[in-house]
Amino acid sequence: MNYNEAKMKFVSTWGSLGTLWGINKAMAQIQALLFISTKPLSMEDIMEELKISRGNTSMNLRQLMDWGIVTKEIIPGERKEYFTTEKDVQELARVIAKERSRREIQPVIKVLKEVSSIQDDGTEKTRELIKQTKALHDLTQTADDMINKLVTQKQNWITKSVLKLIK
Amino acid sequence: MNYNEAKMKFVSTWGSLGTLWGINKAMAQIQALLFISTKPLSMEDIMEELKISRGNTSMNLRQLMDWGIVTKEIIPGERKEYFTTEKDVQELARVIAKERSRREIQPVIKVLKEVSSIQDDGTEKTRELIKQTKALHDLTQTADDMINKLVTQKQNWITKSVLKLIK
DNA sequence: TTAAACTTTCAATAATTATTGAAAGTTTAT
DNA sequence: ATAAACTTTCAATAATTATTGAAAGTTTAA
Repeated sequence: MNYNEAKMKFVSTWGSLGTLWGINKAMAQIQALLFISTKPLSMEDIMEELKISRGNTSMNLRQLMDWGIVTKEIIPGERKEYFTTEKDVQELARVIAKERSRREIQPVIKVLKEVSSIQDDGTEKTRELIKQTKALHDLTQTADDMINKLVTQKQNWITKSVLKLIK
Repeated sequence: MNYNEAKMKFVSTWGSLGTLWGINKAMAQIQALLFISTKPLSMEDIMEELKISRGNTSMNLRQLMDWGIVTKEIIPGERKEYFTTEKDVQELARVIAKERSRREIQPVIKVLKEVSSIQDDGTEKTRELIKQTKALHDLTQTADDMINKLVTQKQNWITKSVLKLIK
């Protein structure tokens, strides 16, 4: 496998994985491309490499900037805008986890809290609803806390020591 | 909020959350419905409650059984098949995490390993590709290990003690 | 063995989501 | 103030994914 094959394989795999971390294919591919680039890329560069339209590139770059994982670079003397992504995987993971928690997990926790707090009328079905949604609430809350805690740590040693502990 | 409102709210919220754990809306809604039901439900019951077609119900129940979170119950004297879901949230989380790891994370780890193992030809771009995909490989592998380890624990105490440790 | 009761399959269709491309908008140089 | 260089917006279209419903398949009872 040569450089170009490897690059294409990485970009497309990372792209199709997008759904796993809650972003779309083009967005994930753009991020992947920037992630392995040795220098900032222009919209033109990205369009060309990924064979996607200008509009698509523009919209997805905007979204990546909203997520806080891509930033504009102004290159003196150049009219075009250039883009780079966060290069530290730990930091990248931190930002993604934080955003997903905020956008998706928090709203669900809120609903679970509401639903599990309805008046217990003593019927079996109400009891079951309360019991099960409460259990789900606790689990979701705990998982969310853990993700946030783990991911907030800047150093890697803690992750390693946790792994060792629970092995 | 009365029982029916709460039930609907839970089912539809859990349904739209489906994407987060990698299953589709109908699948997630069926699971949600079973999760708060006090007794096994028939296909008829599910179709009626969720207003979805027979075919859709059948296919999604099958998928839930493939995932291992829904099982058929044979009720003596009854011709219809009845279904129940795993009621323990910890066990549910375990099964889901395991399946997602197997279906989605493992293949990505494999590709990252391949890509990061290409011949280093000494050029800057190849070096960057190797370096970055290797970092991603390590991170993904570590995260996957952690999820599996944590989720394998049957007891909750370990989760709590880990949380305490990293607070 | 037949027929009723039920489930599965799958081609057709609908719903959703992503992508394009060109017009409108913005910035910069002269 | 103008025009060239560039970016954004968004209605139209394409691609993908989910859903239906009816025909085919299966199981059970008599």
